[in-house]
Amino acid sequence: MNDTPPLPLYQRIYAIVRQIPAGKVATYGQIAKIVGGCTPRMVGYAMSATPTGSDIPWQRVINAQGKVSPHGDGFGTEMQRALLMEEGIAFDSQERVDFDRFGWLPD
DNA sequence: CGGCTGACTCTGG
DNA sequence: TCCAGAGCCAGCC
Repeated sequence: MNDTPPLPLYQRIYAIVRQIPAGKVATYGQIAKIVGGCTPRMVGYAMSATPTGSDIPWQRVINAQGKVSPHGDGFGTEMQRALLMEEGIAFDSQERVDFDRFGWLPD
């Protein structure tokens, strides 16, 4: 159904991330799979292009390891973890998120 | 128009 | 369970 839309790939990725409800988290691979035709890297790169303050909950996007990806120096990573906690996401001693509880399941 | 950069994932040991 | 290396594509200057 999602055939190649006239919108840029990044725009498409942003649309998917935006569909993530609060209190849930999705992986780059999951997003890439939903978008289709793009690799997990593209999703991560697209996120990097997303400025903080946008309507895009990039914070709810984490890696397949269930952990937040190490951004530049790691400062943004801490903020992301804090934001997820505000959403209601819980981290274990390994700073990992349980997809079984917070994993976003697209309709 | 050409080249560089970048928030990942997978497999093997 | 942790560490390492390789593959991939689009956007931007």
